[in-house]
Amino acid sequence: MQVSARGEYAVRIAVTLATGHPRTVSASSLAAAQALPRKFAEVILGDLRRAGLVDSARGVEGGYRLSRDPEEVSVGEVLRAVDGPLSGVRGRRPEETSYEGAAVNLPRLWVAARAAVRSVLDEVSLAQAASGEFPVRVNELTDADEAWMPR
Amino acid sequence: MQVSARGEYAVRIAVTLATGHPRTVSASSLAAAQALPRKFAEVILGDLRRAGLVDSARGVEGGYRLSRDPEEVSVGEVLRAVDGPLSGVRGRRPEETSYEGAAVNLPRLWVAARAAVRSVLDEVSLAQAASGEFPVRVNELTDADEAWMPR
DNA sequence: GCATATCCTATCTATCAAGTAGGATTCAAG
DNA sequence: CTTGAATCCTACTTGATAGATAGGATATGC
Repeated sequence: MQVSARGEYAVRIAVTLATGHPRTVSASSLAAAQALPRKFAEVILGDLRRAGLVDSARGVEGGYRLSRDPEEVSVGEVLRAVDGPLSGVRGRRPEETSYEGAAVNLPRLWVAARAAVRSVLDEVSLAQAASGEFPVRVNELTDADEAWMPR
Repeated sequence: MQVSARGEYAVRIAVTLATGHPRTVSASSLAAAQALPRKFAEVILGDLRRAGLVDSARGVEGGYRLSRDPEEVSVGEVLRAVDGPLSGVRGRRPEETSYEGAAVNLPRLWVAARAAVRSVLDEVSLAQAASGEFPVRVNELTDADEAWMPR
């Protein structure tokens, strides 16, 4: 589950938009608020716009805002908008994999891993990500000390 | 959760070794059994050896075998051996991230996502991956039709 | 018409994934 | 004590991609 710089930036931008919702905010403000390169932030906002997650307005008083309420947009959607599918195996989707011999059962494993990722990223809204009030199932995952340890 | 070609190959190789355990198998046999490039398989087996997951023997009658029983090796360990940490955000570990402003709660989200991935990949052994008899929690994830749908 | 935005196209650079090549080394068996 | 089969080591190629940056065209409100 590697999140790219684009993905991380996109989520930070989206969460910032969520807290200011429904005000429109310029790319420079967003970049400044999260200490990101402005031009790169513009590129990312373009992705979010093309994915229909944000609306934009040009000119003075222009900027970006979420096209839906922050409660209705998941972190997963934001990540997909900039980085494509959350999960993949060798460039294919988990359910598209297929193997011979001892590996025949692996597709089920890949699908399970994807489902696990989705159970977090698709179940947390931008509003929740901003407030820190995550769903119970998600909190349970971070409760164990082990979850905070590297491996 | 992108699994690279190396990662996929490594798991296929490991599962193949698991079914033949404890016999030693040559790189060419493994490559042939899973239809992988032989030389690339050698490279991957070198990673697995350096990680201590397989033992190797040179010469005629040489080859590779799991250094532990297939029940005692998780798929996650295999993936880490060839691709490094399972989860990362912009090249850092989830618990090492830190943000200002609206994004302050994101580290908990990244940690939750990692925990979710671990709950599958670290809980499935090579023996289970080979037999298809996954833990209950993992089967529950693949039971829903939704789990098999792209997004 | 001017300041402030978004938006578009192009470019750059470094890194990495995926795989290949060739040969040195080891070992068992005959 | 040679031969064949295997691991092991170093190096290389090739293409794609991430992570930006540059410059300007276009729209908008006052």
